[in-house]
Amino acid sequence: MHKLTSSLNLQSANLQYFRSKILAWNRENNDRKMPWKGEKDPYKIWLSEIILQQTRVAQGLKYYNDFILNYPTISDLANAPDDEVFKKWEGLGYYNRCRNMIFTARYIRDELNCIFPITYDDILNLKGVGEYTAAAIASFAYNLPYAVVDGNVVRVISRFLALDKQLVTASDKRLYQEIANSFLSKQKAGEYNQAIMDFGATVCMPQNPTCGICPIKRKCKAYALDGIEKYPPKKKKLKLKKRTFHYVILQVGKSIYVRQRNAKDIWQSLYEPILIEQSSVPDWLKKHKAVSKKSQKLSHQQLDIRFYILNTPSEVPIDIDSYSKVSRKQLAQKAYPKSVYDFLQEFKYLELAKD
DNA sequence: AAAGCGGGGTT
DNA sequence: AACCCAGCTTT
Repeated sequence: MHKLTSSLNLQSANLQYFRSKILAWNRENNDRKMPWKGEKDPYKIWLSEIILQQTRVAQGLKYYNDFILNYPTISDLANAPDDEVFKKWEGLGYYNRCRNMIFTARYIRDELNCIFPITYDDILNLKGVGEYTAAAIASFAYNLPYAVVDGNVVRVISRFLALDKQLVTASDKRLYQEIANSFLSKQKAGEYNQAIMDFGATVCMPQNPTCGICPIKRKCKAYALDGIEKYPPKKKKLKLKKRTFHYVILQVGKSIYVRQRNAKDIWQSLYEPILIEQSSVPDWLKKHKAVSKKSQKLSHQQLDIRFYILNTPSEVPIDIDSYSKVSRKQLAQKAYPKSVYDFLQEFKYLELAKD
């Protein structure tokens, strides 16, 4: 190939070594089992990949099983009400994924007659599907020769080549994609992509990789340099924005007031009680004691959350037109941020009142 | 190019 | 407390 290949010393002998060792490891030593493995239905592959974006397999597993059970085909998912789908996604995080998933299911139902796209470019055009996910679906479902570049692949390549780069800029992305393409087995694209990700997850792990049993350590440059832990370089940690939420549970009879979050902010599409966001306690709330306090750390924000229970609307001197009174039965069917869900659960708001 | 977007497991 | 996970979209 060209400059890139030679500067990184990617001779075909090394490419072949890497490729064949990874495939052999996969056949002989990879006992990782996941329900979507070997799956050929592009709908199920797509669903698993959306759920697994920035999410550990162990965490996504039960969500995948639940979605497949309730929505066995893409039309089942497309026909489901938004709130019902979000309730199943609740707790998984990055809720834009869920919104895009619903949009794409309906797009495929309405525009593609429920037929999942079959080319890489058409798959890539789906909302919520980027290069990684498109390559995963194209290779797993159709064995098309597109190399996946996810966190596992970046780590394995960075170490094998002692490549001192994170995946930050578009240039980094092109570099890793090109290297991954050259390593890819074009004939066994699906098998190879699955293999390298399993390898990264179970052998070449982020911390304490098991180099002793690694099938490619003989040519691994980071291993030779005794610098496995230096590759890939650490991401710079962003400092957390601090926010304080005062949630007022305004009870009227068996109902409380909630609304759906629609602003361009965290937790879009999820429901919440009456929110006052300010660092200090509002004067009118000072005579009430917070019945619960929670601290929640997001990837980019540190939330200090306090809950108050009030019983009459006149005690709440703010505009609550955007909220509606919702019964216990209806509350149980909506999706909430983790901290709000935990509160509602602890204080029995999600149980049906039996009287 | 950089920022925004969750929640959890592991060490 | 640090690190990072089968990343994508918007600004």
